Amino acid sequence: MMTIETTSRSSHTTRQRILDAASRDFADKGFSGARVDEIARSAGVNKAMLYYHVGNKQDLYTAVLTRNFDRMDEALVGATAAEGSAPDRLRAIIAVVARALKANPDHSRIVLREFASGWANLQPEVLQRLVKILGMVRTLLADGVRSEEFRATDPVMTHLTLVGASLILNAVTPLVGRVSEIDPGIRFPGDDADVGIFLADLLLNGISAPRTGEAS
Amino acid sequence: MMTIETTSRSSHTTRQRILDAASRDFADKGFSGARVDEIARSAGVNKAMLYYHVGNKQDLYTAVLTRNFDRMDEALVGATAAEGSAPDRLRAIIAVVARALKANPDHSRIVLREFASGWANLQPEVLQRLVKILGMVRTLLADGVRSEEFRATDPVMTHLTLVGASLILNAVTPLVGRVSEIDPGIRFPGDDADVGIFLADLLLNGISAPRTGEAS
DNA sequence: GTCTATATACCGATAGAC
DNA sequence: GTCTATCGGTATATAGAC
Repeated sequence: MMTIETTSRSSHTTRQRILDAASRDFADKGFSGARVDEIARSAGVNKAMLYYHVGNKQDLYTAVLTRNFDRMDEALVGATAAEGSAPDRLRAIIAVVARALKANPDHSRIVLREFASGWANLQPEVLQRLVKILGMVRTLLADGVRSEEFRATDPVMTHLTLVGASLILNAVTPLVGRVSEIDPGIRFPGDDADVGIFLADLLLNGISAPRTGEAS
Repeated sequence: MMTIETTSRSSHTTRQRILDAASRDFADKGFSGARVDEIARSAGVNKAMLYYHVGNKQDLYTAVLTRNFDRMDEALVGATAAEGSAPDRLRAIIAVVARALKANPDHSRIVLREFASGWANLQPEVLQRLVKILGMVRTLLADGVRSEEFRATDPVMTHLTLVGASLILNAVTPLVGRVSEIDPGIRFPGDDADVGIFLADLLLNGISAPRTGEAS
């Protein structure tokens, strides 16, 4: 499936640098706000080279989105294969997603913008990936309901709640300083805060089945 | 011969129409993607009139953001004054926010973009409003912990989870059709879905104090 | 207050030398 | 593969007539 091409080896690292710079800029300013010129400069390459290696602005954006989702996929491979009870599996997935998003905050911000635009830039290939994950979570939730560990909730809303919370929690860092300036009583979670554990606790309590035989 | 001030009256509605059109366009395409020309056309006014009535693009954006937040504030006035237990008050706030966002989906999408950009366009006045709400929720959560109805959670993370979920759930409508095309088994919540009730149930279960006298 | 016409600057994209 | 120079299109913003 994968043929090795030595010719594109050197262009791989160049391409990676371009994609890194583009990811930052698209996250910062969105598709229209990002400047091809600035991305090239920030990647340390000539603008003409950017077009040579990646293509036009739309191609560049698609490449960034695809690569970022690929990274998420890689991280998810282990978590989705895990065995165990539905709560355990859900906790594992949340932990992995939280860690992967934290390692790549640009992705959170770009996806946030995609939600805002109604996924105007959504390629069928990426959409298929999203649907796959959604279907997986849906199955997992159904399993938990069947085993009477979860109460029945709308799976799509549950999934989107999880996604939305993860994205926002990974995108608020720049807000921290300005808020605590105004109200020092408000303390934002530091870099050590574990979003995964927080969300898993919240969600698992939130969807857990009511205890039977309350007194025990 | 008396002159009646018809001038400023008509310009008020003109301004409103401009702001409505701008809100849609900024939500759709972001600040840089939105086109002043298109906003004017869509508002049914000449472009020069837009500059005359509102100002330049940045002024226009600030005006939209401020007006949208004002609407949220109006909606929140009743909910924040409510008496009752901490869970009741939290449920009331969630219901109001969910309803207000549903009535103005543009706002959700613009705020989503602001989160992505690190609130690059955040005016001090708007920031103060955000901090006020955050402080309110923090107090409410602390009340619930004191009355032993809530377990102790990070108030900022809890608040952001709620906000993030509300925003995303109000911004996914355009995605519905394309997803069910691929996997008909996935059904998105319809227009009648009550985001407020869903989130309130989830969150109140998620942060509720562990039942006393429980083995585990 | 309203409109047309236009200035001005910028940005995406490429031609063409090396 | 790499770079410079530049084209052509487009967007914000305003001047100026009415």
